[in-house]
Parts: sequence; C-alpha cells; structure tokens
Amino acid sequence: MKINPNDAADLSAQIAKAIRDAIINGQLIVDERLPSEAELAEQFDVSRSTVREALKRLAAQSLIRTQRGAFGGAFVNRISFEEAHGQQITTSTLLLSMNAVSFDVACDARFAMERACAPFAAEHRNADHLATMRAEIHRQSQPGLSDESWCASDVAFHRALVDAADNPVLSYQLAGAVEAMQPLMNMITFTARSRERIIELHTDITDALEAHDSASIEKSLINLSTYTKTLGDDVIAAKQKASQT
Amino acid sequence: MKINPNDAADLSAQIAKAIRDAIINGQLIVDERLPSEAELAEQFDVSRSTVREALKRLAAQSLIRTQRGAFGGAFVNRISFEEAHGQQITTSTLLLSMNAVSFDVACDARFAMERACAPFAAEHRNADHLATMRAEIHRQSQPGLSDESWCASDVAFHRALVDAADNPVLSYQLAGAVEAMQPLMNMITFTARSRERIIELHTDITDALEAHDSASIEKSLINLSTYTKTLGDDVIAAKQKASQT
DNA sequence: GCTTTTTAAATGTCAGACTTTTAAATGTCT
DNA sequence: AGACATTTAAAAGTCTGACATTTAAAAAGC
Repeated sequence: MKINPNDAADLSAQIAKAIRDAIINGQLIVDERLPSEAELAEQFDVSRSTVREALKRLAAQSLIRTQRGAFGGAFVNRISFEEAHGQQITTSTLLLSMNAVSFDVACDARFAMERACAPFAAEHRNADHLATMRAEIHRQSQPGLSDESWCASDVAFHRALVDAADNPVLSYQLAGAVEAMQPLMNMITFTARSRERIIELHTDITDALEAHDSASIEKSLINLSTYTKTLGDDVIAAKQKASQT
Repeated sequence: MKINPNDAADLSAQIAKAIRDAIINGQLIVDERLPSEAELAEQFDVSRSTVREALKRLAAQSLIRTQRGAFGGAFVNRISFEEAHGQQITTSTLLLSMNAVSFDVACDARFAMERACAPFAAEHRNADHLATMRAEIHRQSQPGLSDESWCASDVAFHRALVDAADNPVLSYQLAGAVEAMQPLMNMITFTARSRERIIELHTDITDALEAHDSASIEKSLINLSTYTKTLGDDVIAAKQKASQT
C-alpha cells in the first residue's frame, strides 16, 4: 500500500484511496484489523491527523468501522445490504433533487424497475406478502388518512411487492430507487379522487400477484405509471399557471 | 444546525450528520458556501480537527467539495450522475463480494433490471446505439480476443443497450448494477464455444432493438440470462469437483 | 488601463498533549 | 479453583497551537 508522490490530491484522500483499493482488490479482507493510526502515520510518513481524516472518509463509505480501547482499531467492515441501501437512498435522493430530473423520467425509471421484479414476485410471493399488501390497501382506503401516512403506506405496499421477489440484490436496488423518488412523488398531493383510482390499481396488482400472474402485474404497473405521470403533469401544469398570475 | 448532547456517537459523526441533514432537507442549497472550519468549530463548540473530520466524511459522499485559498472553503456539491454512478459501483461491488451472493441471484437481478429498460430502448434507440452494439459484436467474434477484452466488450455492449433507453435515472441504476456484477461475471472464463452462443444472443438483441421489438429483446435477454446461469453453474460444479480431489 | 506584487483568508499538514474507552492481565477474596 | 474487583496498557477521540500552501482580491507600479 503506497501513495503516489506525484498525485495532486490531498494526502488524506490519497491514503483513503490506497486503503480503499486494498479492500476492493482483496489485500485487506473482511474483519481484518488495520494498523493503528500511529502505525499508519509512520507507514505513510504523515501525521496522525492526516491518517484520521483518511479513515473518516472510509468510515463514511462504510468500508471500515472503528472500535476504541485496547485491542480496538479500524476493521474492514462487511458492508450489509441495509447499509448499502441507506447510502443508495441518500445518494439517489440528492441526485434527483439536485439535477432537475423530470417527473416523467423518474417515474418511468421507477416503474420500469418495479416491473422487472414482477416475474420473480409472481413466483415467490407468499401469504405474508399478500397480507401486508392487503393491509396497506385497507389503510389507504381509510377516509381520514393524512397525506404523509398515505405516502408511507404507498411505500410499504411497493416495498412488499419488491420483497416478494425474494432476491436481496433486486430488493436493494429497487427499494433504493423507490424510496429515493419518494420526495418527488410527494409533490403530488393526492386528492380523494386519485386515491380511489390508485387503490383500484393496487388491488389489481395484489390480485394478480396472488394468482401468480406476472403479465397482469406488469400491466397494472404500467397503468399505475401512466396514471401517476398524468397526475404529475397536472400538478406541474397547475403550478405553471399559478406562477404566471 | 445543532448536535444532540445525548448522542453517543463521535462528535465528528454527529456534526457530519447535522450538516448532511441540512443539505438533504434544503437548508443548505447547491453551491452554497459553508462557514469556514474555524467558524464551524466555534458554532459547534469543538476543535477545528473535529470539524475537519466531519467535513472529510461529507466529502467522501460527494456532498461537499472544498477549495483552498482566500474565498475558498467547503461548498455544497451538486452530485453528478457520474459521481453517483461511481459510488454505486464501489458499494455494490463490495456488497456482492462480501456477502456470498449466489451467482444465480445476482444474475437474475442483473438481467431483470436490464429487461426493464427494453421497452424504452426499443422506442428511443438511434443509429449510434445500434452501431456501437454491432461494433462490439464484431469485436467479440475476433478469434484472438483476450478474456479481459471480451468482458470489457460485453460491458460496452450492454451499456449501449441501457443507454438506448435514453433515461439517465435508469442508466445510472442499471449501469451500476451491470458493472458491479462484472467481477462475478468474470469468474466465468468464456470458452470459444460459449462465446459463439453469446454472440448469437447479442445479435438477436440488436436485431430486435433495430426492429423496435421490445418483446423480442426481453425474450433474448431471458435466454441470455438462462444461458449465463448455466455457464455459472457449470463453473461452480467444476470447482467443487476440483476441491474434492 | 494593464501587469505585477502584496496581502489576507482559507484549507492542508504537523506535533504533541490530554481524555475516554476497552479488554486483557493481575490481584484478592471466598 | 473460581468468581469478582482492580489495575494497566493500548487505542481511538479530542484539543491546542503552529506552520505551509493555495488562491483570489486588493494594492502598487508602470
């Protein structure tokens, strides 16, 4: 593990990169203890503060975890699906909010990915998934439900559909995408009228899932996507009109 | 922006969280300059080193960028698709390599997501995409092609298919998934025989794309997925047999 | 008005001290 | 001998203060 003296980047970034590379290409394996900060400082010929800044960078990416006390130190972290998921949501959420992604493009992407898990969900769904989805549909039909609770229930419904695919890789990717788009989706204040239609579509999806009918799930998801885009377009049109006065 | 005195976490982690939250919920907007390290140290009532560690954490997530010199400082960074993409690949690659994900599960997820963009690709593909894909197929049929070059060409082929969907959100998600799984895919050393079959399937996909025939693209992708899983199973079986001797 | 020099404000780096946490090692009692 | 309490040393976490380097604005010089 060496740093390149010609590199223009900060020392702490270079050191972080060297350690990151060592982890990625397997020179450092999971749960292996890195040398102590003092030892690393000596190895790289920098001060301890510089080493610490490098380690903080790696910790922010969940590549290492640190433990205080005797026999503590920095250890290569086995990144969990949950951690990866959390990071993906942060990144994707900011990516969307900072880059003026159109509602239609985001919507297309989201539902396309969700459709991707339909065949697996149709095959692997069990009673629990169906029960969760029906329970969320029931909650969604409560008249006094707040917009926040509606959105949360919507996420839970789609999350159950994704989980029914029983593929952790797909769940991780999909759940990230769905949750990251939630702020965009929340722009749409659902009226009682649109809620009714969405509940219908949710019911269609659940029925198709119960019948192991992948094609119908996909069809309903397309309908849901189309309808959601219509709602989004209406909201945007209304906003533009309002801003012109 | 305040930190919670009851929080057990390290100060630098708490401060990073406080700033991260401020960025996520819009209190700090893109390109806005954060207070200087000295000012932040005073605001949070910690030393400058602690503030610096917090800032390095944020920099590692591309949430801020720093500039040296007068009128420099830390600025809220507009995270680009490219940066997000790079981070996703790092995270996903490690996630897969550290969590004993089975080849079948990874393969299912990868091709499911790729199928998701088939309808959009069929609609939006242009001559450039087709040309890229045909060029890669041509390269793949060169007899002397090394395994490394074959894999790179394979990635480029699928990348072109994804890009044909003309949806940056989908591209970002998909390209990340495809590239993250490359190390797993590389476990399969392609024989001349398997290359032939894959080239056939690549040709099918490209032909279907040219004909705007989404259903056929999906069908060929399913065939490719099935075939790839067969190859993977063979490799794994051969390895087990070898390890028993 | 243009170029060069100065300057001040930032980040980057270093050295050293002190604090806190932690688990192993040691000691003590039953 | 075993259970419990104490000590100890190693390591991360934090703080202070200094100096180096970079950079763009401001001042000086032409």
